[in-house]
Amino acid sequence: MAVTKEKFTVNQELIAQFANALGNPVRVSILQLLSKQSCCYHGDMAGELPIAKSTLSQHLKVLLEAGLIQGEITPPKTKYCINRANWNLAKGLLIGFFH
Amino acid sequence: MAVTKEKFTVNQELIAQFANALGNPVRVSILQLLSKQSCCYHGDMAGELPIAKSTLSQHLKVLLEAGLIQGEITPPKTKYCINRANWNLAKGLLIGFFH
DNA sequence: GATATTGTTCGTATTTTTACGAACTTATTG
DNA sequence: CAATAAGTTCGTAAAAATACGAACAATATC
Repeated sequence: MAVTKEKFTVNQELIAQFANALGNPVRVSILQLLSKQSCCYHGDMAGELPIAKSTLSQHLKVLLEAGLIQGEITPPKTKYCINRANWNLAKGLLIGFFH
Repeated sequence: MAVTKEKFTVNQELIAQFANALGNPVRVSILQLLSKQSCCYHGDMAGELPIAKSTLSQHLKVLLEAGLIQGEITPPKTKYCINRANWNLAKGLLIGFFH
């Protein structure tokens, strides 16, 4: 019977998802680094953040899954950038939210 | 030696805190209800949200602690409102973040 | 004074988040 | 081909988030 559980609107879910991605100071820092200099490598960020590199990878994955960043893998390096389309989407949703 | 652990800036911590409060669709819904009609009671919200009343109280507490709302207790009723000062602070921080 | 109404708090279970180091992968360099 | 460099993935531990119902508190009403 597929009780399409639509407890919340798409808008509400999206706002929550993006906000959740921003809900951690490490991830805020990462995004600030990326938006300052368009793109950068894992290692560049690892040097500036007080966490283990594996933890950094985890946070980057969260941001990737939220759609806020994108990664270009050229082993052994990985270059991360802001995903501008979704960045602007998030910006618009949050500005709309605060009306 | 008090290694004042200032791993992140106040700005980063504040953004993360406010974003974290917004990082759940229930709380997004609550804030949307409150900003639509200035204030409302626990019961009004409980009627609109697909969660138990105890869970609603929990989410309201999170929003209170984040400073985004304020509550006026007149037992057995409690009236909740947006905390405009902090709402605007959050708005400014997030808009600034997305620059 | 017993009941009803409106919320909060408590206890608890489940899931998710955050963090770390060790081990692994992939290319580059000696 | 061994060693190095740059990241990811895995295993795991500890803490926080989410949800619920039962019990409790405080006032208003019968």
